[in-house]
Amino acid sequence: MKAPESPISVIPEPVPAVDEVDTSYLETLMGYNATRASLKVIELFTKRMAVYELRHVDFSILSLITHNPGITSRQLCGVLGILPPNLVGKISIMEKRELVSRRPHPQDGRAVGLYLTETGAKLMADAERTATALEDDVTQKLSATEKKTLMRLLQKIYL
Amino acid sequence: MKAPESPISVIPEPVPAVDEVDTSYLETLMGYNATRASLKVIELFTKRMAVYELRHVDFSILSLITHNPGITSRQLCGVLGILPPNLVGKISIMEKRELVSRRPHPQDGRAVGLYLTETGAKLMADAERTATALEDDVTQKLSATEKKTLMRLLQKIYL
DNA sequence: TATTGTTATACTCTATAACTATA
DNA sequence: TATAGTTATAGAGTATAACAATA
Repeated sequence: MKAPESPISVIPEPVPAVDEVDTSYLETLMGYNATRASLKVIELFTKRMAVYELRHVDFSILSLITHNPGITSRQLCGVLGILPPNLVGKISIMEKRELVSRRPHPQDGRAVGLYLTETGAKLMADAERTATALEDDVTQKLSATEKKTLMRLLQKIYL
Repeated sequence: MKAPESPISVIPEPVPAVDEVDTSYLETLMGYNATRASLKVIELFTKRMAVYELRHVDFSILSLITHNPGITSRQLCGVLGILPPNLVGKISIMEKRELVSRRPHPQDGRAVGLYLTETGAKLMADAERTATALEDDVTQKLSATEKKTLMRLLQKIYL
């Protein structure tokens, strides 16, 4: 039953203000959760890597060269999902900083193998220590088991 | 014991080619795993949302307006980690497409409340159905329990 | 004095087309 | 003909400074 109309006109809050934002729907989406987590980690990563003048993608590139000496640009692009034209400039800068060197590929005359210089190897030894230390900070709220589970489940999404 | 030097100079593969890329170190890092998973989901999300002419951030904005009518730009920026100058253009485009309308905030004369138009509400009803359907595809390799666990652990990282 | 929304602007990231040299 | 690497370029995303209107 409807209440009788009041003779005095009361505006019943026609445009209510939002006090607390409801994010419950977005939080049901894998893309939202994975992206928010990713951005949170990258944010801290960027800060800690600033001392080495490395962005998170630069770190991934140098880390792959570290563990795969002689890797080609194509292989880097394939693994990291970077387009070739966007890798060229990054490698050039790293070469100018004398972190990497380029040598002809042993079999394929079109390709170029990438290698760390001594300077690059020293930088990456420090940078990988920093990255590994960062792990403990970003997974602070997770137990060792939970961390392992999270890694495994994330890989089930992208592999 | 060292083999005696051969009188014939044999080059012992000085620059070996990389056949399969070793990504095992990167896979121990939370940032790498979360980012790869995030990009994988966003890639598919972008394709499926193209029909609505929505990027994944546009979808998040409209979804928050859907579930929080009257939300302000500041609140959107706070929740999604967008900077105010970068939101202005997006909202303008959505207004031109007649998906959202802007009305003065009931209490704060500086602020503007954001609302879906009828067109916007219809579009988002379809878009959210598409997003929910996408969930099943990206979590194909996960059981219902695993999916729930993954969501919970990701939130432990970013919340 | 602080905050909301905005403009202008610069820098980075991402994407496409087209070229060269080699396979 | 196809592939590796490169150049040029356009578009999208992200960053800071500065301003008007309002709190």
